[in-house]
Formats: sequence, C-alpha cells, structure tokens
Amino acid sequence: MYIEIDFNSDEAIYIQLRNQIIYGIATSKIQEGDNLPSVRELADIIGINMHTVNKAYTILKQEGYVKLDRRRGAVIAIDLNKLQAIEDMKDALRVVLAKAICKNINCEEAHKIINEVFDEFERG
Amino acid sequence: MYIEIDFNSDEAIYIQLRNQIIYGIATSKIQEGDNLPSVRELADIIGINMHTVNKAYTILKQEGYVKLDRRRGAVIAIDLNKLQAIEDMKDALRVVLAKAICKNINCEEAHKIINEVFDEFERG
DNA sequence: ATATCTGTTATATCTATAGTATAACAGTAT
DNA sequence: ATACTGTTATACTATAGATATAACAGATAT
Repeated sequence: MYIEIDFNSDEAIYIQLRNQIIYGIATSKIQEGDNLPSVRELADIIGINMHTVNKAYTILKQEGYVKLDRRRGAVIAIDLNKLQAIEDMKDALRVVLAKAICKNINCEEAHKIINEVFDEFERG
Repeated sequence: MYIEIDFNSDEAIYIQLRNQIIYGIATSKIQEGDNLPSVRELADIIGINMHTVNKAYTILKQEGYVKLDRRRGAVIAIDLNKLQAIEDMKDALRVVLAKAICKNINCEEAHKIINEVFDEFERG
C-alpha cells in the first residue's frame, strides 16, 4: 500500500495520512484484520515523526476504522455504526452540496458525479 | 440572514463564516446582486475582529461567490466556472465517499442521502 | 471641502495547533 | 533478557488563527 504525503499541502500531514489509509480500505488494498505498520516503522518509511503517525492512528481509532493492540499494532477493524456514519456523511455533504447549488450544479448532475467517484473506488 | 458561529468549534471562525454565507446563497436567503454587511459592521454584529470577516470575504472572492467593491462592499456575484466547480466537488467527495464505502454505505444509499440534503436546501 | 463610509494593507501580539525530538513506561512476544 | 508493540510526558520550533491599532485610497453624500 502506497502512502503519498504532500509536504507542501496546507492539509496537515496526519490528516493526509488518515485519508490515505481510508482510501486504502475503500479500494480494498487493505482489509478487515490486516495490520498497519507500527507507528515507528511507518514514520521511518514516510520520513516523519512517530507522533504524527500516532496521531493519525488515534484518530482512525476514534472514528472507528482501526483497533490498536499492544501485541499486533494497528489492525483494520471497522466499527459499523451505520446511523452515525450516515449522519457524519450528511454533515460533510451540506457544505459540498451548498457550494454545488451556488454553482448551478443540480441534483441530477450531483448524482452523476457521485457515480463517477464511486466507480473510481471500485476500480481501485 | 442569520449567521451562527460556534466559538467552541475546532473549525476556524472565518471558515464557519464562509460556510454560513454559502448556505445563505444556496437557500436563496441572499441572492446575486445583494450586498453583505461591511467587514466592520459584520464583525461588530458577530462580535469578532474585522480581519476575520475580511479573511472570509477574501476567500469567498477567490472561490467565486462575491465581488468586492470599494463603493458597495461585498456583493454576491457567482462566478459560474462550472467545470472547475465540478472538479472541486469531486475532490471533496473522494474523502466523503471513501469513508462511506468503509462504513458499508452503498451507492444507492449515497444517492438517497444526497436527495435528502438537497431537499433541506430547497426548503430553505 | 469635510466627514464618512468602503475595502486594503501593515504592524504587533497572543494563543492554539502541527510537527519534531528524546525519553521513558507497560504490556507482549520470541 | 531482548525486542517489539502502543502510550505518555516533556520540550522546542514553526505556523496559523484571531485580535488590536493604525493608516491609506477610493467613493459618496452633506
């Protein structure tokens, strides 16, 4: 699994790292039960500090994507609180769709875009 | 038009302010040609600094929602670069939909949620 | 002309967050 | 014992967010 970090991005490294791992799960590059590299190992690979990786892992745990184990490290374990996930998704979509409406993107076009992005993930 | 700022939020005030104005446009509470309060006036109403409002206005200008005029202040003026808007939307949706896929939300369910949020905006 | 309203720019200051650097601790495995 | 996990603590630097004054330039009404 490739992790790409843009050090010139205005997005925090630990946020980019979190997103990359979520992409990995969404595209089935990593699956339930797989374990991620240890915080020290991944920090070494990417070339960042251990604590930055730990921060990403801690957030992934809080958001229900991994479980942290002293023995095995970080293991992919999706917490399927679907109602919560739907609420979170709605919150995120409010800003996205408000922008879309302002830019004259209608409901049909939004659906089309959704399908395109879904296809991207299914292809991997 | 009501502006609600959560001072305990981890989201920056100028980002919240930008979003609220975008909501206002999306729900037709403010329209093309309307002008926003002056930076000093709005800062006074909300109880924040002038520069924070100015930062929000400057971003809204960069993103193509308002034009800034020395005479009239900030005026709603949508820059309809639709191709750009669609690309921006896709970028935003990648993270949102990756999360959704991880949480077992499928394409149909995503469409349903999109419709619900669209309805929210149409009602105002 | 004067006063007053715009956005704009320039400082300076404070605070919180991001990221790094060491170090140590507590489990767990070999 | 040794070596690996996550975890916690502390300290430091750099950057971003927010505030506080102040001043400038254009526009406008009186």
